[in-house]
Order: sequence, then C-alpha cells, then structure tokens
Amino acid sequence: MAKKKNIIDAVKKIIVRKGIRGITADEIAREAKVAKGTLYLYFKSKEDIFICLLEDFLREGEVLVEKASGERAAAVKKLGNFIKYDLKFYEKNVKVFKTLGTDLGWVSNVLGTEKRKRLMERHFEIIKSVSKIVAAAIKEKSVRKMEPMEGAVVLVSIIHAYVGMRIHGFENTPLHSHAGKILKLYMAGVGR
Amino acid sequence: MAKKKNIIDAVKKIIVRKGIRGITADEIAREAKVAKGTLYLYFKSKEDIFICLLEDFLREGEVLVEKASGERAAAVKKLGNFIKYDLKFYEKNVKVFKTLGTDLGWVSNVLGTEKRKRLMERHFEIIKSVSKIVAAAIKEKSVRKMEPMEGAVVLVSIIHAYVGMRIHGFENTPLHSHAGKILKLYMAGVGR
Amino acid sequence: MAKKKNIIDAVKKIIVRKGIRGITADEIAREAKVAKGTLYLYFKSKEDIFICLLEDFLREGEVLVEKASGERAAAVKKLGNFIKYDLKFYEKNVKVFKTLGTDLGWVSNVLGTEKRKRLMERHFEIIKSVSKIVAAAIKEKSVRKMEPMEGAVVLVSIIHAYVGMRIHGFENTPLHSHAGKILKLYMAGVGR
Amino acid sequence: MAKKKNIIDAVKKIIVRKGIRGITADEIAREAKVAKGTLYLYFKSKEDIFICLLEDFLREGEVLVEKASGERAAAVKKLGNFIKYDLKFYEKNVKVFKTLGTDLGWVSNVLGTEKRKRLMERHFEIIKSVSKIVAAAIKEKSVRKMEPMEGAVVLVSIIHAYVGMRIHGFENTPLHSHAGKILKLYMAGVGR
DNA sequence: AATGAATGAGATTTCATTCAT
DNA sequence: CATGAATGAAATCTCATTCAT
Repeated sequence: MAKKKNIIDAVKKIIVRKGIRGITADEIAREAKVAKGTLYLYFKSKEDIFICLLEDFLREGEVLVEKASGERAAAVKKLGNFIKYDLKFYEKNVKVFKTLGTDLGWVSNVLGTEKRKRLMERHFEIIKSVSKIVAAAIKEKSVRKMEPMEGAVVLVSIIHAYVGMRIHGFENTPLHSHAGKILKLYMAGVGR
Repeated sequence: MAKKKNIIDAVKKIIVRKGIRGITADEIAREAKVAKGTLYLYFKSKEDIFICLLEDFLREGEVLVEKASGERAAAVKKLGNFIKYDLKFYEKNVKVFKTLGTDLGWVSNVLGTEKRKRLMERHFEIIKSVSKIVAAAIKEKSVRKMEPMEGAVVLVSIIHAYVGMRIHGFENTPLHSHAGKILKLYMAGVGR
Repeated sequence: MAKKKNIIDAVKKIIVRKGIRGITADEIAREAKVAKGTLYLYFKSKEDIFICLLEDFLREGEVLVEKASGERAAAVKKLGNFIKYDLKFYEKNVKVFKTLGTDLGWVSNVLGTEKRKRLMERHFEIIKSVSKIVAAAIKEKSVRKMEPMEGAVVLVSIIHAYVGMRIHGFENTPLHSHAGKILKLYMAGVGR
Repeated sequence: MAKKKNIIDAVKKIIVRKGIRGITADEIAREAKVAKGTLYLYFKSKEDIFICLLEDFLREGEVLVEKASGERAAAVKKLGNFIKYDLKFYEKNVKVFKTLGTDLGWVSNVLGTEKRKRLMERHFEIIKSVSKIVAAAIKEKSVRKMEPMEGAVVLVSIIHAYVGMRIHGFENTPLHSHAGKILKLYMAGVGR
C-alpha cells in the first residue's frame, strides 16, 4: 500500500528534521499529505507507526545478515560481507540514524515497554544469526574458541562504533570503505 | 540539597520500574514524597530533571576517565583500568541502564534537540579523554599507529557490548570480571 | 464561523454574570457547549478570546464613527449623530459594559502589555476620527477654535459620563434619549 | 506601619513597570525587600494589597473633595479648586495611572465582585460630594437647573478626559495648568 | 477510502498561602 | 516579628483518537 509507505517516509523526514521527540499526528499527516484520520486507516495508533518504521529497519537487518550467511564462502569472508552490507545499510539511512541513534533496541525507549520487548527480541535474533557465522568461523579455526554470541555482539558493537563516528561527523568517507579495516580490527585487535 | 537528590533518585527508581517514557510529574512527586510544586522549586522543568540525571552519569564518567588517566602506569595499563572502572560504574547502575541503554548520547532522544546537543558534546569529551590514553599507548608502541579517537570509540563500543550482554541477561557475572578479557580482545582481536 | 461566535457570546454571558476576572477555559467551554479543546481550535489562547471580544467592540465603534462622518450634514449635526449612535451601541451592550466598564482601553488591563497596546491604539484611532468632525465644526465656526483632538476626547468623555450613570443605575431611561442633552452640554456647558 | 507602606509602594513600582496583570506575591516581596510570608503579616491576601492600594487613592480623593468643599468661597470657585486639586492628585501619580487607568471603579475589574462593589460605592461617594458643590452652584444660579449628580459626573468625566490625554502623551504640560480651561469648558461648552 | 472538526483526558506548570523555625 | 521552603489546588493547553460526512 503506497499510502502506508508515504506515511512512514513522512515520519522519517520529520525525524531527520527534528528528532523523534514530540512528533504529533498532525505533523505526520501534514508531511504525508493525508488527512489526520487517514493515519488511523493504516495504523492502529501513532506508536504503531514508529513500530512499523523500526520494524522496517529490522527487516532490512534480517535480510542483510541472511544474505551474508547464505553465501558460499569461508566464515571469515561471510563476516566481512556482513560488515560491508551492514555499513551500506547504515550509510543509506545515515540521516535518520543521526537523530535516532544506531541501536534500534534503545531507540525503542520512546515506546511502551511491551512493544519494546518485541522489537528488542527481534534485534537479538539478528545478532544470533551473526553468532552462527562466528560459530562457523570458530569451527574453521579462523576465530579462537569463544562464546559465539559474545563474538557477535562485539562485532556488531565495533560496527556501531564506526557508524557512530560517521554520524557524529568525525568521519565523512562512506561507511563501507571501512569494512576491511573493521574486519581486521575485529580479528587482530589494535595491538601491534 | 537533599531534596534535589531525592527527586533524582525517585526518577531513577521509576526508570528502573517502567522505563523513561511516559514518566509524569505526578509520578515523580509521589515517588519522591514531595508535592508536585516542589519539583519546580528545584528544577526548571520536568525535562530539566532528566537532564540533571543524565549529567550526573556523565559526571561520573568524567571522573572515572580522569582517574584512569591520572594514574602513574603504562598507557595499556591505564586502558585496562579505565575498562575496569567503567564496568564498575555500569555494574553499579545496571538496573537503570537496563531500561535506559548504555549510550547516554542517544538516551537524550527523549529531550529537546538543544539540550541534547549539549549532553552529546559532554559525552564526546569523555571519549576524547580516552583517546588521549590511546594516543599515549601508540607512542609507547603497545598500540599500532591509528587515529586515537578511532581507537577510543572502538574501545568504548566493546565495553558497551559487554554491558549490553549483562543488561540483557546473556551474562550474569559482575561486569568487571570481564575487564581482562575485554582488554585482550581490544588488543588482539578475536582471531587466533 | 458559527462556533467562533458561540464562544465569544459565551464569554459575554459570563462577563455579564460575574465580571471579566477569573474566567476559566473550562467555564467558557461549558457555557459555549463545546469541548475545552475546541476553544483552541478557534483561538490561539484564552487571552486571544478576550482580544477578539474587545476587537469586535472596537470594530463596532469604528463603523459607527464612520457612519456619522460619512453623512452629508453640518459638522455639529454629525457630532449629534455620533453621540446618538454611540449611545445606542452602549445601550445595546449595556449589561456587558456594566461589568466591563466603558473605556475599552483600560479594560485591557487584564491583557498582557503588548496586546494591550495594539488595542489602545485602535481605540485612539476612533477618537481621531471624531476629532476630524470636530475640526470640521471648528471650520464651520460652530465650535470655537481649539485643538480638535481635545474637543473629541472631551466629547467622548461626556458620553461616557452618561453611559456610566446608566450603567450604575442612576438613570434607567434608554441612553440615546439623552443625545440632545449631551450635545447641548458639550456645546454650551452647564452654566446659564 | 512602615512595612505596610513599603509593600504598597513596591506594588506601585511594579504596576508602573509592567501593569497590574500577573503580579505575583513573589514579585511583590522581592520588590519590597521582605520575605513572602511577611506580606501575609500585613495583608490578608494578595488581593487585599491591591484593595489597600486603591483605597489609598480613594482616600486621597475624599480628602481632596472635602478640602474643596470646606473652603469659604462661591460654589463655582470651589468647583475650580476641586478641578485643580484633582488634577494635582493625578499628576502626582501619573505613572501609576498610566498603566492603571483613571477610573478606579473599573480598575477593580481585577478584583472579585464583592470587594469591587465596596470600592465602587466609595468612589460614588466622592462624586456625591462633588454633586453637593454643584447643587450649591445651582442655588447660586451660576449653574443652570439640572440634576446635581449629573453635573458632578460630567465634571469628573471632563477632568478624566484631560488626565487621559496627559497619560497617553497627547499632552505633556502639567495637568493642573489646564484647570482654568476645564472649568470654562464645563461652564460654557465648546460652542462659540 | 478519505476527511478534518470535535473531543476530553491528561500533562505541565504556576502561585497564593501556610507554618515550622 | 520575620522567614522562605513546601504545598497542592487549579489553570492552561496539547494532542491522540474518533466519527459523521
């Protein structure tokens, strides 16, 4: 449904412009060029709009990790690709994440506790998928023995570190150009 | 002023109980056992209460990085200590961060854009302080040549990774018991 | 817009009943039989409602002085007619003015200083229009040489004197029956 | 009691500065350099302060009309003196009346209806006193036969007309310099 | 399906007044 | 007498949601 997308896009634009706080139904309707009542034809509530927006991002995340997992390659190569895909995803939405923050789990602070939990869990699922690649890498002996989930969380955090630098303007080069460096950092650390 | 602390503490308790969203002035007053009007005797607005709360955390962060910096030791040792202090800080407030998230910058999503900027900047200052230790480590040749800020952001992200695991219940051991592991991870990565 | 008028009328009724002080938004909404929120659909603020009410009166005043000015007659005749029209205006709204007072400028004491200034100025414009008729009367030699504005202010004050008497119950006859007397008083004073 | 006067004076200063609307107890206490609680040692309520302020003015008015009445002179002479005294009174307090308006009766719009009535009545008493002089003037045949109260109200209105011009800056000469003109206007009107 | 006027619960904030010190 | 921290009732205004058209 095109209208639904219009509305979500309108919210994104508003978020880019003024952050997520204090967005009103009026504002969304105006930006989406629909009547206020129309919002409620496509969404149960205003909160529901935010949830859909976040779920869209989560879906993209799921797709991207599946893509990396599904490839026929060494686990380390898969990790490298995941990094690249993830960075591309963030780069594409950099303006939104600039006001939203990178950690979809925490973003949901603006939501009620119940809804939030559901989003958080979905978010963990993605990390769990990453952990499976890590587990494979351990099996392949390219990564040392460790709790795979731990390895996944650390990897995602390092990626977020670079997204954060990009977002806050420490870095202006496109994010995915850092993919190789991130993988190396992850594998070998900062020591010499 | 004791009342001021009471109020901040009341807010923390409420955050632990139900997250930061939808906290009302009534609720804070009730929890702090003061009249609603009293809130406005000590704070300019409800938002101001949140800001003070976050600033308290930032202040703790500043202190802790200064402490690590100020020690007479090798830079790598200082980094290790910073990790330890930071983990202790998060451990102490683990319940609050459970609903608040670790990244104080983004938490401020609930605030107006202006105030938020100020908090974010203060947050960066802390990372900048960490970057100075990293720079020292580079000079001491224990860390390879790299942008020190980059090294600092990555370190902080890895710490957050562990805090996140603790918060979400993947891990139940006290956070600072991971300090050594984190330093090792940071220095040598996950590879074998 | 009918609702807007309803609201203004509701305020008038309340003013008649209990004066202008301490009128609440709740009260207006109840009297106008609309929801409280509806007030803010038609007016920016509660103060804005009062301003509109006063502006309505000012508009009536403007119309009435224009009417007198525009007539084809000797200036003194025009002054007589202005007196008559003005008295009719006050008579029509006598209940409201009973609690509001006659001097719209001062009524605005209940408003913020900025808005008040604008209303005052508009009020002066009306007197300025009267002064033009006085100037014409001076030219026609029916009024002796004097500052026309002075003549206008005095005339308006005398009119207010009679409105005041009517309002306070010294006088119960309809105001406009005094028109001739007022003109005579204005022209010839109280001496013999 | 000196404190009481301090407080009243503080209110006057505030009125001069920002009008009568929105004056808070805090503000009065600050301006009077006493604690907020002290206000309630000398006045029953905030409203009571305003009432005292207005009553002070009324008292001055009473005194001044008594003075004029009590003089040994022709009634017309007494009226002239009343005009002069009244103008001096307004001149002395011109800054306050600039924001308060001249008609003490209406000023009390900011007060509750009961208190207001009492002030209004006291205000009428003054006019009644003037009317006695007018009555005398009628007896002395210097004023034509008329309802003395009517004559008094008209006189007072004309005085107010000049005060108004002074207040609004049409006139900058001291008010009492107009006394003669006003008497003449009152006695002989504006006609030639 | 779409609209947008109307709603009213509920949130924030103010401020006159009290009272323990 | 004097203070000023604390109170809490009450006021303004917002905004998600509904529903008749």
